Amino acid sequence: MTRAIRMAGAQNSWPQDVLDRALARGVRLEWPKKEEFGDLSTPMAMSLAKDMGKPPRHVAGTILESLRQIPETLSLFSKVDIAGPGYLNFFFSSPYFSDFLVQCLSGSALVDRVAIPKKINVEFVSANPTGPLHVGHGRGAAFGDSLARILREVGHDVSTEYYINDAGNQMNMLGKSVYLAFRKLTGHESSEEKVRLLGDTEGYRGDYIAGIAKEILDNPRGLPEDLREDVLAGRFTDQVQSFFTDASQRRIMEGIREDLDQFGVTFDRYFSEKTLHEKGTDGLSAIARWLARLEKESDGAVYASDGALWFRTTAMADDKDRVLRKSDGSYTYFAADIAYHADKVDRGYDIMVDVWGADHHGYQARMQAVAKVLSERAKRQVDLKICLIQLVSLLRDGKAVSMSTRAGEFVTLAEVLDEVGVDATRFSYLTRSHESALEFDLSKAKERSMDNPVYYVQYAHARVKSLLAQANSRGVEVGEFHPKDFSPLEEPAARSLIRLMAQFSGVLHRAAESFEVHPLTDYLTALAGAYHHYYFHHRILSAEDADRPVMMARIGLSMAVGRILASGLALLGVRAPDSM
RNA sequence: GCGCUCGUAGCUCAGUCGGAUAGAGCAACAGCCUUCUAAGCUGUGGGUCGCUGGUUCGAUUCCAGCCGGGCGCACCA
Repeated sequence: MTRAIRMAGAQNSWPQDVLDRALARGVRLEWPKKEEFGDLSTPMAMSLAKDMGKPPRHVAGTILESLRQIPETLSLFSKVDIAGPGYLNFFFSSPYFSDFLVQCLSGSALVDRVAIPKKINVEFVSANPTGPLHVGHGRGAAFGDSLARILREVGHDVSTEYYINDAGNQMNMLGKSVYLAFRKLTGHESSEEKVRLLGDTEGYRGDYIAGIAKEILDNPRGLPEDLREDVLAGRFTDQVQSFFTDASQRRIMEGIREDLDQFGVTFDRYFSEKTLHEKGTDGLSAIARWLARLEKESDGAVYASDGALWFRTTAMADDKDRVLRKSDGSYTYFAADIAYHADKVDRGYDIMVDVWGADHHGYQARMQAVAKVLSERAKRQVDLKICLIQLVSLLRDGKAVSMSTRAGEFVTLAEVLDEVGVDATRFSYLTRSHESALEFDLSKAKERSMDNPVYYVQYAHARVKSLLAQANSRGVEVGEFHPKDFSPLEEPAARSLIRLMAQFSGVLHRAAESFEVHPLTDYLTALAGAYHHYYFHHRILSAEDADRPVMMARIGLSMAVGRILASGLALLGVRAPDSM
């Protein structure tokens, strides 16, 4: 295409600057909404026409003439049209489709690799270890995990990471909450003590707090004897605090990992915030070291004022600069975040993806400011991509399920998985753009209806598999089945199906470029639909010998569909069952 | 108050860096099982793309204002 445009430009002496500008933007290829508009199309001629002041259809005609002089055009396309206001519409030739199917069945990759693979880190979930994962975390988990899989599939070097916020007051509060629950269990509940430890805050509640206290109580080896005496006597020493904090956090992290594991989400690394605060052999914490470096090397981005250390986040449209080290010498959460991202840049990532809950959107500007400074300091291009996951509202039979984190009345991810199952939960989370709020209806997600397209897609896959089993039992060796001849597939339904199949790789690339997952979910639903349609209208297994070439081609087509469905579902973390 | 974000069919949502007659599912209505799985298929109805302006050959898409919903605005974590 680019060649054709250059050629057209040269042969018709189009202004060079117009040409350069257009080609720099790249040739945009679209999948037309309607099949009559072809398999690929480009509005290129229209934007060129604008710059040149010529009629779009005339420009399109000139490009088309040049295209015809390129040999590949003939083998790839059966037809190229000029349509509408000036679109160039391309229709793939049957040999092209046939080659595509052969390739699908050959076992080679279904997805093209990116020209320039990037080293990408995807950080997601990163929930505070102060309680079990709830439905909101689940959406982030499903999204981050699938996004990482997609990025990997298109050829990037991807690692995943969970940042554990295990430092600071929240953890102390957790320890105190469990301690108080323990006191209650041993018959020492006292509102006076609660106020002394927690002030007028409520601390963490919820059954899991009492559960952890009970575990500590029931495990005689868990709590050392001297500490046990302190606790029973109501002496809340530093040792008691750190024991309860550590034990609670460990127990909660275990639970989180179990939930994630059940959900099919694994991380290459768990990164503990606490390690950033620990002092090294030089007596400095990682945070202190990074801030000192940045203060020296960042050209004023980090500066001291009013007894505190600041970061010039206003450089990236933040409302005000932000404090890193308070005047009392302690570090803010933001400082730890900087050290963490500095560490990631140091590890050589080209792109850092941060998946956050949408309620953190106010932090974007300051983190982008940090990323900019870190990238400059590293003297290479490092991008920070922040994905904000909008909230999930849980419904049951169309009515809102109340969720109040403060009162500990949230619905946990584990509960949803128990009730709805992993496949339907993951798929439902990923059917919508992560940027729009999601209504998750428990009763509908459980139903095996079209409100729940996961079954629709899985069913299409199961259909292929049981078909192949059926074919096998009729003596067709599907095992090493590599038909070469797909010319019998002349039905329009076959053509639309293959047309859609040929988009698989492109859909993944588009998803990877925009850091989205739901295009894949939408695509799989459409592909399943096209296959159901084809299956219903065309009998695939035939008893007649004369129909054997048709049957072989249709079986091959089905196998290829099955492969794409299985591959797509795997990226979503959803099983592709052989039968349902 | 300031900032971010969303507003598309009765409902839940897509809509490709501005492009062709704005799509899908659900719900509603009407049909299809002696056949490879009916968890499926076929058809019908359903729209002021929040409102008003602007830019453009062309706006659901970009800009401004307004209306309505969500969220965020600490030397908190």
